[in-house]
Amino acid sequence: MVYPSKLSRERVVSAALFLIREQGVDALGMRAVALRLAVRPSSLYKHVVDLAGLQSLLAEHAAGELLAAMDVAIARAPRSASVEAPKMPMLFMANEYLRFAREQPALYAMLTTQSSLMQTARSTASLSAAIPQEARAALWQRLLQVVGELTGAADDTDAAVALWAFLHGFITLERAGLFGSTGPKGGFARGVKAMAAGLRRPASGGHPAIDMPAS
Amino acid sequence: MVYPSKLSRERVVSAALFLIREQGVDALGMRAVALRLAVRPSSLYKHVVDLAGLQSLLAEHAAGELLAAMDVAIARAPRSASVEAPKMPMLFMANEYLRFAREQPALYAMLTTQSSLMQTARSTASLSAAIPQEARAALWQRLLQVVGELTGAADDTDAAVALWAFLHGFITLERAGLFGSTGPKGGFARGVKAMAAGLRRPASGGHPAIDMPAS
DNA sequence: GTCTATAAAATGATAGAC
DNA sequence: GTCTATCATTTTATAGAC
Repeated sequence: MVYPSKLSRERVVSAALFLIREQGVDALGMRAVALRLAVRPSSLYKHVVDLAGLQSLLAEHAAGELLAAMDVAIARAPRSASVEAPKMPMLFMANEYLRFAREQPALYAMLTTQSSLMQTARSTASLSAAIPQEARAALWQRLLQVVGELTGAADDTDAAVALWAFLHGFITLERAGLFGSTGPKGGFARGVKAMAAGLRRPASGGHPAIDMPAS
Repeated sequence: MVYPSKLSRERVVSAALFLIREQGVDALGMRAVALRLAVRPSSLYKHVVDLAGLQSLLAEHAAGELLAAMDVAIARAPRSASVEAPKMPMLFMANEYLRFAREQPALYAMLTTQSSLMQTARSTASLSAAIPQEARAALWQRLLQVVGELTGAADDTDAAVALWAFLHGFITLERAGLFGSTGPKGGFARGVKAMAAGLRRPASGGHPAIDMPAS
């Protein structure tokens, strides 16, 4: 062989991970990845379908990492006989979610940015590479389960959506620098506690209906 | 005059607003705006500093619109003697925030995307155009005020941050299509109610401290 | 204040030699 | 499986004529 193998799909993905970790999501590109591997851009196309395909692989990796981190954190939540006990897994999960997003902002961004690629769709052939969403589905299942422990309902979609929205929103605003110079202070803990307290009972029971304008 | 005036700053901004409304945020560019005005791209630079400068103008416009819409909604909140009364302005504000973001997604996006321009900074001269953030500051003040009515604390930054994070997060996730095919269902109303109930008392009073891992 | 013309720079992706 | 070479496209922004 004249040109010995330097690459593999793992090496390409790994290089892309280092790239976004150090330079941010916007730095991700075939050229930048190739440069980092000391390889010509065209060589990458033997291991990855597309730029969109590469992004899908990164998103799946991100989902797996986040899920693993969350599982560790949830397992560490103390289980006592206290009335506050059912809150614990949720609190630990929320804290880990924030920690992950703060420590690996670019990786976290891949998780949520990626779906906008469905609308980009310059190439039709790369759609097959965007299909595998196993890890992300598992992530959602874990969220549902932990929130279910809190509210007492098995498939409390609404409650899970509400908590997820808060977590993701806090991270997004913080990262965009929209909290101002003072910083978010205790806003995260405050929101998590409010959710823990306010989501306890499913919508059907509990408080009387509040007059709300139509959504 | 050989070349009669066709443009003004307002007309440029107006064209840009129509553009993002119909084609989305990513379609915003000097070329696209010029095309829409039947004018050469270079002509725009007589009325707008930069692309970044134009984006700043759009963001400021967006903040003004959102603030006005929120004020109308807040004014419509019923004021009764009920225990639930203090929640009302917040509920109405939250609903209007969602409605605005859904009806004018691109305009809402300008509000939050723009600050990332501080990091772009290809041109140093355009920084002066990014300074005016009056409307956005006013928006934050209104949020603080309404949340203050709810919790009873005058400058309850943490509570305002928590609510804002939920609102923005829900909108972001919904728009990214991350809620899946089932849709968010009642997740928004559920979250707002949880916040309304859980934020009632400032962090200092109320519930005993919950053991949380370090943030 | 608008125009023509052009600079300067990125990017993703492909064909074909080896 | 990597290489060279190149295409095709897009973009912001400026200089100078009118």
